[in-house]
Amino acid sequence: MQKPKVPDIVVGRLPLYLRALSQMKSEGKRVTSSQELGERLGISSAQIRKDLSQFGGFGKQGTGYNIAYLADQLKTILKVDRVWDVALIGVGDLGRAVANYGGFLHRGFRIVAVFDNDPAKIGSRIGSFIVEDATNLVTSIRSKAIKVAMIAVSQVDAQAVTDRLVEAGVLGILCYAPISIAVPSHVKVQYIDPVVHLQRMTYHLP
Amino acid sequence: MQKPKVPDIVVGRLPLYLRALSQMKSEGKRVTSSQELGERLGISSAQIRKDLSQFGGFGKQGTGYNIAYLADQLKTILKVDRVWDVALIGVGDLGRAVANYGGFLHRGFRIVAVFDNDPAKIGSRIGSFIVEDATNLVTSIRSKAIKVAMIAVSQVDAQAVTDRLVEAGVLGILCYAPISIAVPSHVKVQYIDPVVHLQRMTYHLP
DNA sequence: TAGATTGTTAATCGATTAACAATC
DNA sequence: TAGATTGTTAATCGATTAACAATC
Repeated sequence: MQKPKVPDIVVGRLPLYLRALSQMKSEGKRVTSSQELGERLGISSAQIRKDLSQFGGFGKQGTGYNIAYLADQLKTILKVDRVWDVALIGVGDLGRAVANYGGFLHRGFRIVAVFDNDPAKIGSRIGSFIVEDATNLVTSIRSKAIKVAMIAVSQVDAQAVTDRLVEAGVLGILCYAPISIAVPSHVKVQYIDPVVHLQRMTYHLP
Repeated sequence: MQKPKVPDIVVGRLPLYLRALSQMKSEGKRVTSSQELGERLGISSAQIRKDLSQFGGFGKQGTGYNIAYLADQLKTILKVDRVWDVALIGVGDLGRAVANYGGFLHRGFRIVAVFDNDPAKIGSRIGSFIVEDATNLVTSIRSKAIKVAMIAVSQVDAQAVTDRLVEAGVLGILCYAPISIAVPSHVKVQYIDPVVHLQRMTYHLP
């Protein structure tokens, strides 16, 4: 039996469901419905039920979904029922902010290594991390078996850093540099570029 | 004649085309093809031609696209042939990094006002900005006719800040808080949540 | 001219929605 | 039981791809 292929667009919504469920839980709610969840997210209830049904039946007819249970199931599906070690490359203003961000751990990620190539920064402390020399990136990441990395270096360095991350065995890269990076097909990349989002908005503005 | 409705998914790709074209231009290239552009972005050449044809014919058969010309056309379409004034709310680590980011101006955006509600921060300097009291947010934004805002406040404050931005006449909001915010339908919202992207990757990892 | 690449049409493919039987 | 909401099927809708005439 082969794993049924779930469309990427469905997978992409699961973290949003999980985030909304976590928020509901923190509000003290115990149960929700596809309709309520959909209203929070601006997604139709039919779509939410369809998406979830790709992975199993998590609800009860007439009642809805137990929030804690569904959240746990989604965490397992998204593989954040564990904590992933993450490397951060680049400690400019943005890298510094990312390193100090407190929102990773309870959602499945923990920064365990921070790199830069600036001699003035190497050896210095960022929060609880000592900045490592990016020269040692491959060895260090490999020895720690880190599989996920975040790139917060300049546009011009992004591809070179990417190549070395791939060499070090990293399988997922979150790229903050405003550029498309090339990777082998077994490596997953996601991008964050605020200007892209701003431009998607201004298109619609008068 | 009514404006032909272009699908959001097409609009969403235009900033990526523009970004790649700008990079090609900085590499000294003059002309490109839908195939070359597609290879850089991991998008099929047919899709790029189809997307662009929604807005007009920008290329020449046999030759391809003049990079500078197509970039200019895309800037006009995305309304970044001008510079938009932007307000930033929240100057924690992330807000500070955003305020200092040098990549906005040449892509159509300029931060012109920065707010926080922490008395220790109000009046202080962040880069070239003086942090304003968030209490005066509505008046200040209205008087400057700012239409675009970025929210880098905590999850718990995001909705309240949003409501006041809407009251101030803001039409586009880029939200860095990991939460879905509610806005009237005439206001466009985009979200940046790094953990959502990380979770989209870990789903695919072993 | 010969070669290359666009813009566009038609065909395919995939995603969303509507509807409802099942059932809690 | 009556009411509510799921999970699923079929229908609709929309997006992507393939193919090629037009033409630079």
